[in-house]
Amino acid sequence: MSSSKDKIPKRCSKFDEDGNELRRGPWTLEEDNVLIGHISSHGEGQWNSLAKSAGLKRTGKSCRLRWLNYLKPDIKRGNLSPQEQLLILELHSRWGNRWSKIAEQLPGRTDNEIKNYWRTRVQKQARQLKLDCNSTKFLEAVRLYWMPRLLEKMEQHKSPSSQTPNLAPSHNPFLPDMEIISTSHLSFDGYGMQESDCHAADVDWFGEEIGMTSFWNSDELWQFRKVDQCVD
DNA sequence: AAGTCACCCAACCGCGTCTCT
DNA sequence: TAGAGACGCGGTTGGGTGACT
Repeated sequence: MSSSKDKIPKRCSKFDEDGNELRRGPWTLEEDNVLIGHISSHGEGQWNSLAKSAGLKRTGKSCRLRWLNYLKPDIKRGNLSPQEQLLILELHSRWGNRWSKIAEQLPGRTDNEIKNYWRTRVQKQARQLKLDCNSTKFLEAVRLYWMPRLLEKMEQHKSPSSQTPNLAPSHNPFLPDMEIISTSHLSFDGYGMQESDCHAADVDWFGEEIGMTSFWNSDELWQFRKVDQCVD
């Protein structure tokens, strides 16, 4: 990251109300250090005045965003776990595009990250199905197939050290729904489908497995339509 | 090796809401 | 109560990078 950050941003001309030039674009390592240092000694909040008093040629907005989405110490980096993906799917079906609200349920994850995940991964699948990602049909597909597979994946990778977001009964207010999801295996069978029908063993749900760029290849699409017909 | 394409994600923007005076 | 400024959210953009040809 630091390599790109050290470059001069191309989009960088803007002025504050005092006529001082404001920087835009990627943050440099130096700027990051200034912001971190200033927040550690003065605390966060009052972003506009913070930006000025820290001597950063950035808007308060930009400082806030940089801190919340990247510099804050408790931010988790790396791929979303199956547990996290499952929680996102469930919470999105409940709350829609309320990214910040969804992010509250995933400690260490930012609304921006979740939003990006949704747009790049989930919406991509919907596009390939030629469905609106908020449509009943797509949500049904997610519920009947994606979620059970995530649960299965969670089971496979269960280990004492695995990071688990708010899924434990004592912490998760949505447990009843999670139980519904887990029983959707039954719903799956109820539509007369075997999991093997869907080539599940080769499926790449998260872009992380064998040679497939996307889960919803034509076979799975066909299988989905099979489900779809039953749903209708 | 070079060019092109697609994906990912950090950062920006606009706008609605909140808070303070 | 109204106005102004700060804050937060969701949508969008653009650059970097890796895969593919």
